[in-house]
Amino acid sequence: MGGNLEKRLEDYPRPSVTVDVVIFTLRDGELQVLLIRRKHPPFAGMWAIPGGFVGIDESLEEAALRELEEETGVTDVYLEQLYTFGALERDPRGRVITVAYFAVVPAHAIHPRAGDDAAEARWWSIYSLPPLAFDHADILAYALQRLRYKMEYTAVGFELLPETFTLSELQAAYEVVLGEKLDKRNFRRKILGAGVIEETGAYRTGEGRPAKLYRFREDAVAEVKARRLFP
Amino acid sequence: MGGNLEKRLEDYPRPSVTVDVVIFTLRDGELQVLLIRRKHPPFAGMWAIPGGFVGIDESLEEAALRELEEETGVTDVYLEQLYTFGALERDPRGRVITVAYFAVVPAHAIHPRAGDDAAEARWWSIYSLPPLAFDHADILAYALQRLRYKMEYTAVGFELLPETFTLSELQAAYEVVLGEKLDKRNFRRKILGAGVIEETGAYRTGEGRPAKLYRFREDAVAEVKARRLFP
DNA sequence: ACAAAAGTGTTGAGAGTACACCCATGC
DNA sequence: GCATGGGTGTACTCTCAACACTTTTGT
Repeated sequence: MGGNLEKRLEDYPRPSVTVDVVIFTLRDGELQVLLIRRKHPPFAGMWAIPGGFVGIDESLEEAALRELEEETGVTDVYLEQLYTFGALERDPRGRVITVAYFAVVPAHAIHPRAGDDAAEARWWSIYSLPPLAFDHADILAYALQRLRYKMEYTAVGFELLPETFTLSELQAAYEVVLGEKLDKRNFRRKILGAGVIEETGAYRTGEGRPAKLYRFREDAVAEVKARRLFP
Repeated sequence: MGGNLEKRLEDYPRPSVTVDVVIFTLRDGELQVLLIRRKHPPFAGMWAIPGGFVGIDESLEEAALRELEEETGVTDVYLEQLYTFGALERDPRGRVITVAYFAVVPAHAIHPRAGDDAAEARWWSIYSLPPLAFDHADILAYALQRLRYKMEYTAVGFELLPETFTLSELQAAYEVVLGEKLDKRNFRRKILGAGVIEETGAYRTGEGRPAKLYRFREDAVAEVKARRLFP
C-alpha cells in the first residue's frame, strides 16, 4: 500500500481474511481433491475446500501450512499461492476475503482427518465433485487450470509420486493430470533428456519385466524453455 | 474458507487489507512505473507504489480500479491481480495484508496526479528506482518479472501502444520490455503470421519511407502454443 | 511357452534463427 | 541525389510427433 493515512489503522473497517487450500493428490489412478463437510452454518452439511481464518500473528503462508497440516498431517509439500477472492457477497456472514492456495501431495503418507469444524473429510475425483459451499467451485476450477498449466511447464508432477518411481508410473501420472495419452518413446526421451531424474540402481519387480527405479534430482533446474508467441 | 466457526466473524481479530497497483507504461523509450511520494508516516517522504485501503463495500478489483483511476485518471486498461503479500512485519503500524495488482497503460492519455495522501506522483524508469517504502521493492520486482513473462506469451504488449501503430513502433516496445534486440524480419513474420493485428489502410509519414499503420484485432485469440517441458 | 510390462530408433514436418539488400519518401 | 527508416526471402537447425518390435521376467 501507500495509501491515505494520517488516520490510524483502526479507523478503517476491516474485512475478515481466510486462507483456503486446494489439496490435490493422485489416488486410484485419478486426480483427486480433499474436501471437508461443514459442521456449522453457513452451508452446514455442504462440502467445502479446507481453510480457516488467518491468525493475527501468522503470515498467510504460515496459515496455509497450518491448515494443510491440520487436514492431512503432512508438512513439507508443494504449496503455492493461487489467487485472492474478494467479491462482496461471497460469504453470507459478512465481508470475507480469502487467499486461496493449492498444494500437491503424494497419496501415500497422508492420513486425512476432519478438523474441529469439519464433520468429515474425504477425497473426491475431480470428475465427480459434489456441490460446493461459497464460491469454492470457482476456486477449485481455477486451481485445476493452474495445476494443469504447471504440470506442462514445470516439475510439479513429481510431487504426486513417491520418492522413487518407474518411468511408466511417471507417465501414468502425467496422463491422468493432463487428461491425454502420451507416446511412451517420446515421453521417455523427453524426460531423460531434461536431466531432472536419475536412476536409483534398484528395480521394481512385478508382472512382466522389472522396471528401473528413478528419483527426482533435487539439484535439477527444470528449465522452462517455452516457445514464445511474440517476438 | 471452510473453517472453524460457530463463533461470529467479529470474534476473530481482523487484519487491515489494502490494494497496491503497479502501473507500467512506455515513455521516452523506456519501461516506467508510476510511484507516489508519501505525505504521512510511516515512511513519510519516501516513494511507494500507489494503493490504499479496500473499502468494506467494494471488491478487490473495484478497489484496484479506483486507485488506478485516482492516480492516473484512466479507466478501461489492462489490470491483473499479481500476488497477495501478508508477512507479519511488512507494515510497522500493524497487521496489514496487501493484494497487489499490476496495470499496463498507454503513455498518451495519462495525466498522473497526486492523490490526497501523496505529496507527488511521477514516472520512474525501472532501471533507476528510488528506495521504496514497505516491501514495495519486492512487489515491484515481482510485477516486472510477471510483465516480462506475459509479454512473451500473450498480447499484453499492445496495451502499451496507442490504438494505431507501426510495426517498428511495436517492435521497439517489445525490445524495451524484453530488454533484447529482435530481428526485424523474424519479428514481422511472426507478428503478421499470428494474425493478431490488421492494417488500417493509413500510413504514418515522417523521415524516410511512410510506414503502414496497424491496429490490434480485438477479436483475435492470441493463442499461446508454447513448447512444454513435460512430457 | 506364453503373458505382461519394459525398453528402444528413425523419419518427416514445422518453427526458430541467422543473415543483407532494395524501396519509398522528404529535404 | 542522398539520407532515413520501411519493407522483403532463403537456408540451416532443432524440436515435435508418429509409428512397431524386441527384451526380460514370472507363471
